[in-house]
Amino acid sequence: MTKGEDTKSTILETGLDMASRLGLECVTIGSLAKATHLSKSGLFAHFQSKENLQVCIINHAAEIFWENVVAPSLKVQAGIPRIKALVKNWVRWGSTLTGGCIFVSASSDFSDRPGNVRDALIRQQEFWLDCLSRIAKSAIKAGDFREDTDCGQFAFDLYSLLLGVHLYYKLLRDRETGMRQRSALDRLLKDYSTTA
Amino acid sequence: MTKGEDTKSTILETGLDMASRLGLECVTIGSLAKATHLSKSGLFAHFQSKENLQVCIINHAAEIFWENVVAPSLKVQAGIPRIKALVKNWVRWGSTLTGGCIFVSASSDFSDRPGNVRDALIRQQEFWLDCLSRIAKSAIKAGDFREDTDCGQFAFDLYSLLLGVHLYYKLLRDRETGMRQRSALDRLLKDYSTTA
DNA sequence: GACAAGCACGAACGGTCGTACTATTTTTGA
DNA sequence: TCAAAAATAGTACGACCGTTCGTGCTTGTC
Repeated sequence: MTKGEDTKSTILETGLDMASRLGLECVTIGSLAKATHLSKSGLFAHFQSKENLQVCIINHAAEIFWENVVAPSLKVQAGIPRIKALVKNWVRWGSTLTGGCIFVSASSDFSDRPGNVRDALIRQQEFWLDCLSRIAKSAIKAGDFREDTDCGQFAFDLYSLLLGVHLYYKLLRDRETGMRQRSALDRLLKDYSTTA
Repeated sequence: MTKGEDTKSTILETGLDMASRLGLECVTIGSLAKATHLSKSGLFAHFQSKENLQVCIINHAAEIFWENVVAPSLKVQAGIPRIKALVKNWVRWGSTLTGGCIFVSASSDFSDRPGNVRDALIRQQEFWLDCLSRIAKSAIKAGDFREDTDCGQFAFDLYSLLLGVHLYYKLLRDRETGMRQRSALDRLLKDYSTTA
């Protein structure tokens, strides 16, 4: 890794944390430069525009997301155990980032702002839903889910659940979040399971 | 209504639309003044700080929310019909605002920024969840829901569903959203219903 | 030791930000 | 009708925005 790549990676790491805390839009070049002990122009040279910086932060987050959330769960036994692992990893990912999942917050902000940032976000979210869908499919193969399961519907249901957890945990700081999550997940798995 | 109040109300209406499209943070005093054909200072005088302007926008949204989402559904027969009406109203509210539900987007942005804006948001979201909880309780009384229903859990489950709908509809513009919503709502109501 | 490439710097640009003052106009109520 | 009050405009401020440019360090190569 060259010096420049090393610096760039540090910038993205700091930028990601900042974006999760304050929102992607509030990661200004000036403040990010200060946080990384760089000059504004020095930092700017690594990206060529602010939009590109934002896209890079998203992509960086997507990498970490894959490594920490999706990939580990693929090593777990297919079916319900894998799903539970995935949920656990997702929640951990959300609480690792100071301000919560960056995709959740950025999705709200950029849903009506066409551009490369929104495109990157959509790509990531579709990828994530596809992961959920595939995991449902593997649960069918493992015999945990019914044969006629609508995998896309399962992806919707599970992600909705996680969005609820995110809100409760981040904004409301509700102490019952864990219980709500477990209860909702139990209901979800029961409804999709073969063992009715 | 005095002249000033009239102007203020116009400002809040425009500001709300702006906030829903670009995020609450991007509603600058300058741009909002331009949109309402006022001078910066003229607009500023109505609020005494930007934070106060943001809080006013939230409260204004909360009023409209009550009028268009909660209140009408209370006129519908208690139980499952009322719940279905509430969901319909919520989805309509989300699509009326150009950029989606302002509470959803602002919640992500301000969850880690202490201040009056966050406090107002939390108050509104807790109020909303309380509404959902009460509606579950009235569904028990109406005989639609089981006696041992956990109303708080129902509020969590239903709001999670709506958050999923919001993401699908706003960011992904998924054409299957309607189907996903109906399917998830059916499952939810079935699980809570007396008629198992 | 000369040279190019990569990297970071400081200064400066035109704009916009939120906010503070002081006018000036418009509305209001007796 | 007219003065008091309210509403809006005007101007200025320091701070920061994203971006550009010219410059000087390192570092590795020939």
